[in-house]
Amino acid sequence: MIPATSAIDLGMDIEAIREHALVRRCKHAPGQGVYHAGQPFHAIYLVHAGSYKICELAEDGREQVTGFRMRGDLIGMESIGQKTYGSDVIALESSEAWELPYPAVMRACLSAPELQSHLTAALAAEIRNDRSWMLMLGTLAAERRVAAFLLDVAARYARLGYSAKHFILRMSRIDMASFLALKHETVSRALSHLHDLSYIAVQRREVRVLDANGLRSMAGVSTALN
Amino acid sequence: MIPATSAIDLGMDIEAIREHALVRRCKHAPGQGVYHAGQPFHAIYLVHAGSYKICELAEDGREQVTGFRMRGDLIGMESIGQKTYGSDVIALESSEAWELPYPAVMRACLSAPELQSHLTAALAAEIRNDRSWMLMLGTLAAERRVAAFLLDVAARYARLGYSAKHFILRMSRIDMASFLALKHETVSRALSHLHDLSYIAVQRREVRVLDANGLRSMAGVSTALN
DNA sequence: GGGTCCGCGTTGCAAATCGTTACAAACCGT
DNA sequence: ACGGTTTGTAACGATTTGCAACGCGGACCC
Repeated sequence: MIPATSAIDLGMDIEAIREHALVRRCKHAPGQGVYHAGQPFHAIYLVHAGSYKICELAEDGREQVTGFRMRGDLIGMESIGQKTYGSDVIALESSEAWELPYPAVMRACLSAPELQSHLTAALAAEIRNDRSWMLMLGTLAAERRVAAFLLDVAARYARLGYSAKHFILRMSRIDMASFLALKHETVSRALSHLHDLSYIAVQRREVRVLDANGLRSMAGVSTALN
Repeated sequence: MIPATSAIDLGMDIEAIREHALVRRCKHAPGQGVYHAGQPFHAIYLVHAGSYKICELAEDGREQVTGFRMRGDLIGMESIGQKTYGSDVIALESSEAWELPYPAVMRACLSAPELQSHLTAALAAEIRNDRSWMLMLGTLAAERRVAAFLLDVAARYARLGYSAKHFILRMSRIDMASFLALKHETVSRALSHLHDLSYIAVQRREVRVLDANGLRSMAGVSTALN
């Protein structure tokens, strides 16, 4: 199974939260952070529009993109139960995230028990998602990682009702490379090679999937994708 | 910060769960599984003795160790909210895990709200832990990964009251290599080199830490370790 | 007790992948 | 149109892998 980042549909759960606190709509310009490492934890966020990257930071300056989030994804859950964040979340384009103050979420969980189980399920899904990528990173060579990444992006666009065969990558080669534990030149080479194989047509950030089965056989998965 | 796998202390929370269901003590022989991919989800487990490895499996046979668990660690939380497991958990030695039936855990959470927040915190800690390893795997070269791994093992032994300077690795070189996204020969060579540098003394699975600061500078962290 | 077998760990050498460096072209916002 | 950023390409080199051989040690059998 291709890793598919949790897009838990909180749907009308949001209404339960609204009864307990104001749900702010936070807009972010490209490059702007939702929150930064070191700030105290007070809220989780639901992505409403645009896309974000999750960056893990080390004290010595090392940096690792650990995921990308788009509409329907929850952000910041990993900080629950901690005083401060250990990661940065940065908008890749003009984006909007809804701020769900955590005390209000907890209160809403008490009155609406199914919200509690949705939240727990979302946390569990986040773990499964991370583990899927660890499997991918640990077992696939560079080119196959890039193929798996493209299939994941395609599947996520498809779930949002967009085309899975033609899309625009929202992140730079550098961010892709960081996430895939590669260098951006290697990502470039892999994309060019997939192009040469006619699995995709790629020009800068625009991608067309020409042979999804080719990509799938390369990524070692058999995910549904039209 | 060195990744330190969540050792959430459920302490007397266990008592709250016992009121709702029998907590079975499950013993496992080396190589035996706690559960396997594909089985229906019904319980989480608290490691009481010994150690386990968590294995992620792909349909095409690829396999990735995503972590090791010892006394005090929770297992199986990632499967909450799913019908079936997607990973294997296998004992590395003679081990014991306490089975906490999930319906009972949920009922106990309703009557003891602090148990609910402990569980949520444990899930969040699991995510942070995975992300720390993704940072490590994505940014450190082979030898530095091995150094970071040894420091993590040492810190975890220390938290259980054992020596952080002299311990026995419970997993094979192959399992270590899988977790660190390397080949077992590379792990062997890295350990030998750390030995040559006099940072450690290693003989098969027995490790003595001679120069923790040397290891730390190599791993790029400044974790406390006596 | 002794012998054998098999898995695990180590090491050397050859090969390949990926990273590094360098440079040029395309694109972006001003 | 301009400078800065992003992306693509190529040659080179380093790290990591693959392969093979060997040693060790525990398990099992006789």
